[in-house]
Amino acid sequence: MMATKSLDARVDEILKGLGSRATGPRRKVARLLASKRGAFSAESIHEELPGVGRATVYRTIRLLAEAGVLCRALLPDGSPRYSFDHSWHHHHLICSSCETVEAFRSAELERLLCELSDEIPGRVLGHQVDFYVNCPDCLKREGPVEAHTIANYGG
Amino acid sequence: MMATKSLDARVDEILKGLGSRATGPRRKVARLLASKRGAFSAESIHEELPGVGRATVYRTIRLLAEAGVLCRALLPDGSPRYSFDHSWHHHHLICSSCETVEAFRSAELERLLCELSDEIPGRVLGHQVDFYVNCPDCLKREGPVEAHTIANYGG
DNA sequence: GCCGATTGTGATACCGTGTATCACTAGTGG
DNA sequence: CCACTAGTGATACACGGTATCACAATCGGC
Repeated sequence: MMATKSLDARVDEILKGLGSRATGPRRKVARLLASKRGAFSAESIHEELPGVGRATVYRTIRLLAEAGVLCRALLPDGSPRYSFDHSWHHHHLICSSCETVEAFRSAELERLLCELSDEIPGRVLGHQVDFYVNCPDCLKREGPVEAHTIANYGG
Repeated sequence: MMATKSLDARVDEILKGLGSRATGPRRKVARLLASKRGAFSAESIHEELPGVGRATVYRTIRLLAEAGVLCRALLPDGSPRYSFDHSWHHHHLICSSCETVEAFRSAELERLLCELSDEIPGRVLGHQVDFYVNCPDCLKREGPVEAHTIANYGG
């Protein structure tokens, strides 16, 4: 009766690996996170877990994000969305219109970023690359839309 | 007596170009922004302009950012810093330790991002690329430092 | 130059995201 | 099973930013 290790057991491992205790609230948060497909706000997680305090939800999200279990994408207005990092290192396609967040991977991009890191003075800790888009669904629904958000998007 | 066009005149042009009025408060904000070298918070601008209301400072910053006159960099914790976009399109080197923001340009990176944009489904509006670093000064001052911020930096 | 339509301003109140505090609770190692 | 420590949840607070709204400044037409 353990062909696939239960999610709770995996979460316990992750938490132990962080030197943190595996507690009920943390398991609840992690379980909910892992069950979700897209990216979501900390607040929405809190709303779905009435038994868990707001502070604990935020603390747990931070813990998991620092551990790399969650990743964070920023909407054009800067508000963060979290998603379970099922896959490995990736960047994001963020729809300015419907705010959905998709994963995006490019080996070539990673290679170049890595090369550039060598040219940058100081020590590079990491990078953040996000594409702001109109997703195909929104284009279909609304036709080409103007971007009316912070524009230092650049080109 | 107009060998170099005054900053106010240039700002007026920019504002007109946006279909906005050139007003005293906006000129004050723009003038202060243009005089600064690094990146700064909206709040700090407000503090330096006691005569101008907080809402007006934020509105003006938004206006100029949307116009591409200002650009926005995000510290590892997500808090925004604004800088006057003297140069052309660039990305940022953000020191996790002292929070200074430096411009960074790479033609090769732009080329690749542009290529990738063609492969991305939907319409790409723009991108955000930031490198999180320990700047040379901080490395000298403190020695290699651990990053203890949100870690979806990736690699 | 003045005048009215319109845009912008500033005070205030509010929202969203997140952290500090602190009395209390629940894991954990012996 | 106990004691020690880490975690929890309520509350209060901080910060960045927006909505509202009465009032002021701007600007185009005359």
